[in-house]
Amino acid sequence: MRKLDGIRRQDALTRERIVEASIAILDEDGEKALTFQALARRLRTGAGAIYWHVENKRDLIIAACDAIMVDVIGASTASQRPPAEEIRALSLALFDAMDARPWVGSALAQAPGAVPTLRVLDHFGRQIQALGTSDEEEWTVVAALLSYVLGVGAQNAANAKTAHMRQLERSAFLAEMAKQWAALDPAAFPFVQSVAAKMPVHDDRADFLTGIDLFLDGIAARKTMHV
Amino acid sequence: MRKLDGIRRQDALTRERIVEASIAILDEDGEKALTFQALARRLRTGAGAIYWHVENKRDLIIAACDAIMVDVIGASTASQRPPAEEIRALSLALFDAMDARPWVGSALAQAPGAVPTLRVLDHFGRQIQALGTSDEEEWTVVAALLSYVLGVGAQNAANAKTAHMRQLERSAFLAEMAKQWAALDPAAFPFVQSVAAKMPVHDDRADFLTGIDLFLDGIAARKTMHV
DNA sequence: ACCTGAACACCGTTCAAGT
DNA sequence: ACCTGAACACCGTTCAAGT
Repeated sequence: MRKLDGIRRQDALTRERIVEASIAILDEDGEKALTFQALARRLRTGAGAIYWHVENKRDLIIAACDAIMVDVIGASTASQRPPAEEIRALSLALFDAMDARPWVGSALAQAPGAVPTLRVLDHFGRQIQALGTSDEEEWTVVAALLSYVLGVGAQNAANAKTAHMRQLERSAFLAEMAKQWAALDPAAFPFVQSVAAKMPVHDDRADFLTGIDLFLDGIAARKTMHV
Repeated sequence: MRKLDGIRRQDALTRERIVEASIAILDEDGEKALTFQALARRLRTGAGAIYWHVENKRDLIIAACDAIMVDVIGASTASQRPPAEEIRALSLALFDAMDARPWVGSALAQAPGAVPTLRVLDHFGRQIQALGTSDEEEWTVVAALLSYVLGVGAQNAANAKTAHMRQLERSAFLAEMAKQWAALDPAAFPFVQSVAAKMPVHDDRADFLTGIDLFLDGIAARKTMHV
C-alpha cells in the first residue's frame, strides 16, 4: 500500500464534523443529552479523541452556537433595510432561532464576551449607529438591547428545559403554569393572579417584538428630548 | 433520661439552616462550590440528610434565591413612591443584589416560573398598573421589563463566573476582554472594535439604569401616541 | 499527528440501616 | 420522624498507549 500523505480517511474527525454532530444532538435531545460519550458514540470514536479538536465543553457549545449565529446574522445582513427595521428583523430572526433551538439561548447567555454574542452585539451596534445615536449613548443603548434579547432567549431556554424535563408540550406547560399562578395567595401576588388567565393564550413572539418597539420608541423619544 | 418530645437538639437540621448555609457557600465561593458534600460538611451531617428537608438541588437554589428576593423586595415595598420611581428603585436594588451575589442572577434566569421570579414580576406589575397602562399592554410591558432585568443579571452572573474561573478581578477581567475585542478583525466587527476602548471604563450600574429609563420613556411615548 | 479507551476525580441522588 | 454514609449512575477531562 502506498502512502497517501495529506489524504484523510473519509470519516476523519474534524472540528466541523464534531460541531455538526453536537448541533444534531442538541436539536434532537436537548442540552442535557450533549455529553462526550454520546458525541463519541455518534461519531464512532473515543471520547478522548474529541479533545484533540476541541478545547473543552464550553468551547464546543460556543462553536455550535456560533454556527447558528453566522447563519442567522448572515441572512439578516444580506437585505438592505432602514436601521430600525433591520433591528426588528434581526431581533425576530434571533427570537425564532432561539425558540427553535432553546440551547442557543442559554449558550449565548452563558458566554457574554464570546464571538457568537459579539456577532449580535456588532450587528445591533451598527444599526444603532445608523440610527444617529450620540456617541455617549451608543454603547449603553446597544448593551440594553442585547441584554433584553438575550434575557428573553435565556427565559425561553429555561422554560423549554423545564417543559422537556416534565415531558410536557409547550401549551400543556403554559397551562400548568397558569394554574399554579392562579392558586397563589392573591394578597401576596395580586398582579400575577390577575394576569394568570392571559398566560396560556399570549403570543411570546408578538410580546417580544413589542419589547423591541418599546426600546426603539424610547430611543426616538430621547432624541427629540435632547434636540 | 426523660423524653423530650417536640424538643429538638439544638443543632437540628431545618430547611432554614440548610438555606442559610447554602447562601453562605454561594456567597463565599460561588455557584460551583455549592455541592451536597460541601453543604453536609458545613452542617456536620450526611449528604443524604439534606434530602429530608429539600427536594433537590434546584429546589435548594430557588429557596436560597427566594430568601434574597424577600429581603430586596420587602425593603423596596416599605417606602411609598410614584410608580416610575419605584420601578427605578426596585430595578437598582435588584441590580445591586445580583451584582453582589452573581448566583442570584443565574438562579432567577434559570427558574422563570418559580416564586422568586414571581415576586419580581408581581412588584413590577403593580407599578406598571399604577402607571395607567392599558389592560392589553400590561402583561407585555411587564414581561419585557422583567426580561431585561433578568437578562442583565444573567450576563453579570456569567461574567462573574468567567472572571472567578480565571481568578481575575473584575477590572482585570474587563481589561482583558477589551484587549480581545480590540484584536478582532475590524472588517467583521467594526462596532465592537470602536467601543472596545470604552469597555473597561463604563459604569454597568448607570448603563443598566439608562436601559430602564429607555423602557419607561418608551411606555410614556406609547401612551401619548395612543391618546 | 491523530486516535483509543480505561482511569480519575468528581457530581446529584437513593436507600438500607440506624436512632 | 429524622439522620447516616455507603453505593449508584452518571459527568468532563486526562493520559499512557497505540497507529
